[in-house]
Amino acid sequence: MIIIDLQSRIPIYEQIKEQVIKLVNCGVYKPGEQLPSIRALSKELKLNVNTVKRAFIELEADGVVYSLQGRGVFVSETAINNTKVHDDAIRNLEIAVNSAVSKGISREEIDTLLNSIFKEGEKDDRN
Amino acid sequence: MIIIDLQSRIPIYEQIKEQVIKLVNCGVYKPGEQLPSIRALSKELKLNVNTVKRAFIELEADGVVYSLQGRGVFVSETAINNTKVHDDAIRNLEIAVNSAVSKGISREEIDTLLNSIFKEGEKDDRN
Amino acid sequence: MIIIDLQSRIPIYEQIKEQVIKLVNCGVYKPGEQLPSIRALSKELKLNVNTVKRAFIELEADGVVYSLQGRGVFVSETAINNTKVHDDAIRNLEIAVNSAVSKGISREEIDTLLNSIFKEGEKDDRN
Amino acid sequence: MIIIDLQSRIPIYEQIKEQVIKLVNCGVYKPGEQLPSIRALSKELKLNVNTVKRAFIELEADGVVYSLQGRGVFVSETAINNTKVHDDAIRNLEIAVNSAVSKGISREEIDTLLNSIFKEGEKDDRN
DNA sequence: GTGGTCTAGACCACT
DNA sequence: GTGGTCTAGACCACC
Repeated sequence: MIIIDLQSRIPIYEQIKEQVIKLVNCGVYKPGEQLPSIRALSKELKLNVNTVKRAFIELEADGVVYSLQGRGVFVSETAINNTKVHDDAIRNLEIAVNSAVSKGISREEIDTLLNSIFKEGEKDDRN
Repeated sequence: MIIIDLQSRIPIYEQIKEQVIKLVNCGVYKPGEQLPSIRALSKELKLNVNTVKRAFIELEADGVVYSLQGRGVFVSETAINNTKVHDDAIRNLEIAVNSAVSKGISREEIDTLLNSIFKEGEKDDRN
Repeated sequence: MIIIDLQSRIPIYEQIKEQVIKLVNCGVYKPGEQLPSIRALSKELKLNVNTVKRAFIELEADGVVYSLQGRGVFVSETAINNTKVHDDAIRNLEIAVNSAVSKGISREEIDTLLNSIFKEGEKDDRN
Repeated sequence: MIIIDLQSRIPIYEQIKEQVIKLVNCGVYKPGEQLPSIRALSKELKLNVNTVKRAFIELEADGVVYSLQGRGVFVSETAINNTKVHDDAIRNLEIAVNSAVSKGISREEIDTLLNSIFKEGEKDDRN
């Protein structure tokens, strides 16, 4: 379910975080539901346990999951429509847009990009 | 002319790169024109020379500036509408948008953000 | 009678211990009286037998209950006003208060908290 | 400045967190000021770098410090009167008090404890 | 020099 | 079995 790009400059634990959030937002994992164990996940993704653990520590701090010793990791009730995740996403997007604008990217180009991204998304939804 | 935010998590050399590109795109520096020397700039910004040097090495690799041994750094003819800068900006923006979307940000929210950013930009242009 | 919060980060066996002590202090179970068997309790609470067993082993070590081979678990005579339980509680509270104070919590805030907790308690007593 | 109790059941990184917060609240470290490097601290406390790092990751997530690659760790502007730290402290205290009460600790005993703790604090202030 | 990421592996606590 | 903590040590990025 989770795909890691080892070549990416985005840290692996960030990639895990992002994809877990995505899976929760897509409804693959629902609040209260148990997630795969960090050991199972680290084995599946061929990563060190600590790398996966790091992702889950941050997901827990962000209120997306909670972990119970000896029992496992579960999706928290506040996972969907999570304010911290939302606000972070908006802030990052703002920085990225400002950076693009200062490099000469026009509003038209951004709209074209958005159209192609959201068109792509609709296709996925049909599946 | 260049403002560095020491508290930002964006590397200082990236901030320098970005602002030089911005100044060129705004027409403050024109192709062929000489830029402040690395030493002058590092003194003015109170930064380590190596940090400024790194920014200029990368700007040269991107085709934004060229340096002439013993004479200084100049804005290259390919600085405006530079393909590499443009493509990098688009690629980064695409990643940021996809990340935001996967965290539940809607098209409407992105448009609202864009409107506020471009409104802000117009105000600046009047100055 | 015993309510377990599976979502709490307090270990389940600690929750069992705490609630047995509470029930004894409230007079629900009196010294000499027999407690529900470990198996019955684990079935009722839908918990692993080992988890309940661990709670009772520790309660026995603390002098709150005693178990008779093949007959069951009973409230010990030293259960109420038990020194070890009392001292542990005081020690834990001291640690918690010191921790709060070092994080900038004032005496006033603590008093407000205490008032609301003891007010709540009185209401419960009326039931 | 920081004292670690290796015997304590409180994780070392939590002890570091707590003491850094305390030092900031006491005014030993002020907003904007640089903290000792994680390497220097780990050497001084004879701990692994990662243990200290873990403490700082959480302090950063809580808005108490911020770290800049290649530069160091600094006290953030939101460190004092930090809502997250404050709310966590209150919540923990509430849990501790409720636990003590259920073990038969009376309001009088709690007040006695508070008096002795705050009396102790005043003595420290005079130094 | 600074912090940031990742691995390998140990040991403990809880169910 | 689960997660939680800690160590030792490597390699990278930034200043």
